[in-house]
Amino acid sequence: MADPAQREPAESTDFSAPAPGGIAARALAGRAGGAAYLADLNPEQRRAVETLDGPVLVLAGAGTGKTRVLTTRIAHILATGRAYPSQILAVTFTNKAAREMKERVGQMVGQVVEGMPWLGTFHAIGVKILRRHAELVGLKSDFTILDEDDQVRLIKQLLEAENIDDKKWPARVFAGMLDHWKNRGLTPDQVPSGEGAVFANGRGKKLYQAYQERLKTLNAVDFGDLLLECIRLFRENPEVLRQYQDRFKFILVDEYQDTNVAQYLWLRLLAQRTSLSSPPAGEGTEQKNICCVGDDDQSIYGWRGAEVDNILRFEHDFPGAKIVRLERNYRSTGHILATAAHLIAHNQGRLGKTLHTEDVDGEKVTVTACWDSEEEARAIGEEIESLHRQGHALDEIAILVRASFQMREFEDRFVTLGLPYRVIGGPRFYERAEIRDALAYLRVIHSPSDDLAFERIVNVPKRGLGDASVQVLHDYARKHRVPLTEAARVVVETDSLGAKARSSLRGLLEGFSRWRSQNDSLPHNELAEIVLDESGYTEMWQKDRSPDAPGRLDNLKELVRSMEEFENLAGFLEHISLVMDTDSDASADAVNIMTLHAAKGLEFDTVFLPGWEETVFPNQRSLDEQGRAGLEEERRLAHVGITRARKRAKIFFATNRRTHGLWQTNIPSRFLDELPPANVEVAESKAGFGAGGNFGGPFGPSRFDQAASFGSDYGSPGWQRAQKRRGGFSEDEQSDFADAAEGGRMGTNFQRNARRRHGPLTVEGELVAKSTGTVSAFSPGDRVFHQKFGNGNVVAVDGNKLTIAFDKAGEKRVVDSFVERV
DNA sequence: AACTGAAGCGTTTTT
DNA sequence: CGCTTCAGTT
Repeated sequence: MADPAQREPAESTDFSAPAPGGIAARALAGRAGGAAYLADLNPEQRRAVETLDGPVLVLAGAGTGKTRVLTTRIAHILATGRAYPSQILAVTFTNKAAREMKERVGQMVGQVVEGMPWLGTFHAIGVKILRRHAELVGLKSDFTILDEDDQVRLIKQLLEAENIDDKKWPARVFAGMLDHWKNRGLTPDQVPSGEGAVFANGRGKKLYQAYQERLKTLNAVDFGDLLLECIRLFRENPEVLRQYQDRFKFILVDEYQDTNVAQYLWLRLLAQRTSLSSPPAGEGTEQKNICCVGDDDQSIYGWRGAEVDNILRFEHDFPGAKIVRLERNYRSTGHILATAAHLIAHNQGRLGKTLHTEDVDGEKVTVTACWDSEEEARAIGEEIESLHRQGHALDEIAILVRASFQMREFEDRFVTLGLPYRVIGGPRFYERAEIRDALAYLRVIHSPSDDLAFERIVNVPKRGLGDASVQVLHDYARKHRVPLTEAARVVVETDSLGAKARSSLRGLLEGFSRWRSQNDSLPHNELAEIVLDESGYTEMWQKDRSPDAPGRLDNLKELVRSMEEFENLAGFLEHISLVMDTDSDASADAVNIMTLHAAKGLEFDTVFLPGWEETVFPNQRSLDEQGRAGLEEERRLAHVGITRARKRAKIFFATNRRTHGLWQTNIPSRFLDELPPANVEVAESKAGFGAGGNFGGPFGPSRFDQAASFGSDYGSPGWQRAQKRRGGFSEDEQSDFADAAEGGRMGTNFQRNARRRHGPLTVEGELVAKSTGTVSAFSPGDRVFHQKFGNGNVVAVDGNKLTIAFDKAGEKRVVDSFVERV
């Protein structure tokens, strides 16, 4: 491989780095063969980059330049000629992180990175290895990767075959257990018998075995297998393992605190130095050059199988490991950082880091009490509008919630305010029913033996092939050990199906063979269009009168469009099975709403943190199920939340919140008591009932007027009284506010419904973002259709904003460009 | 085979 | 309160 970077001379790596940006540093950088990339690093970062030999753990606190270190390290390895791009294994958790790293290394080193084939997610790299040696683990190299949906359906079939009541033993629960086992690297025979016995009266272990067997016959793997089968491959085939051990001269791991046991085992195998490979020149470090970067304080995926222990035990696991701490934060102002640091200090079992900044103190972190979640949304809405008026970009504002049910309140509020927003996370593009149906068609075309895909679409659209017919196919397939499509081909020639079902099935099969032959001659995106057309799938949605049908059709179009980027159908299908994320249209200027989990790795000027109440945050179930470990993870989540903020962190809590339809009164989060008073200021809700004294201050002093006493007595009698007064007062006021907010509250079911199925509500963001001062072409009385709210009548016109009485969604204000006359 | 009502359940979710 | 899922009905 042509590799200009390889021409760089190897540099000595053990000089101690002078101050970053200093003249000496630059001189040294110059000496290092034009290694300008090193000059901008601080001493710790530089050590993390330049300590190339042996195991290294980089503890990178929030905002300390973690990604930068990682990418620079790769650049450095290349520039110093220590390895070719293809000899570096760099693993991340998300596709996004992988993409980012690729880009940034590319910028640093140039085109060379084109040839970094081993930079990717654990799973993507797992697939790559597995496809090469599939036959060694009993698979064919074109195996399919099942997603969760397929997995559950498969388990359901197994349960049925075993006569297990799926009422009592739900498939989802078992899928969860499987996931748990696989996260811990356990094969069926390794499952502790106690755990295996929990499910279906002791049949758990057996089911796991049956599940794996079924996967093999389907020539399929699930996500967990991408790692587990790799591990098995390595263990059973030492020569294969050695090949990879020799290949990877350097291993880099991002977000090490999130690795689970399986990933750890996988890494360990690859990082072991074999006796065959040449020992390092120095005095006997027998370890590979593995560098793990992570932050134990940001471990928030324990419930997903992540083992914080992996990072805590690093020195033990990799003897002789060097540890580099990155504690200089380049993101947040002093008060924000101090607040986060003070909070996280309440956790035990940390490796211990103290973040510091050279930035100004900035604004104090604020804590605002609200009467209920509605007031909370109103208060935050107002603060955002105020920031917006001052010229702050909405894009730079985020609302980070603990759980997605909290989002609704904000969406409702922002719709009435006409404030553009976008929900990040939510159901993903490829998880939507219409997309998965479309993909199922393509999967069957690509691999006729994909039974799960076939089953999914055999009667979608409805073509008279219901359970009974499918059962006939199943019976045949099972008896003759052939795939369903094959069974169908035979059965359709017999009279075991009704006449109607028979001709319908024949039509479908003919369709498939036709499409399959066209697959060779047509571009795959054109093929996809033809398939969706001829199968009647598009028509099905065209006929559907539900308000979200047009959106689904749009999604299908988008799917077809996105296929252009891939060489062929196989490539496309591989991509989507691994890359379940979508680059959501970050174009419009809109407030970001997301969960704290989704916010990891992101940063914003202003961060709103609502819902800091006991039972919500820390989440009750976390506490119930995980005890102190759960609490500590919740605290890390709080820490992640605060450290997302560059300039402003604003915490809110509501005393009353409606959960499952019932009003519940909560006490303020214990985390509030763990914030440092000196860096935090208690703010008055500007949108409360009575608006913080604007109406003559009916409440008297609340404890929030005395910041001095902050932190200990949210449950004090005085506080309780204050809350009561607020509550008592609000009852009168509440109806007024209810009227004012009516537009936002009416028909929210409908709205929620639409979003659930439709994915991120970016529509809403654009909707309002486009509202300029233009005059509308609509007039009162017009009958209109809106993609989300359905049909309705125009009630009033104000510029390009229409007030519409929707049949189902109630009265709403929307921008005219989003409705059409009917 | 397709619709309709009742019952159950209700965090976070990188691949 | 609302959504999803399933079983029973036509």
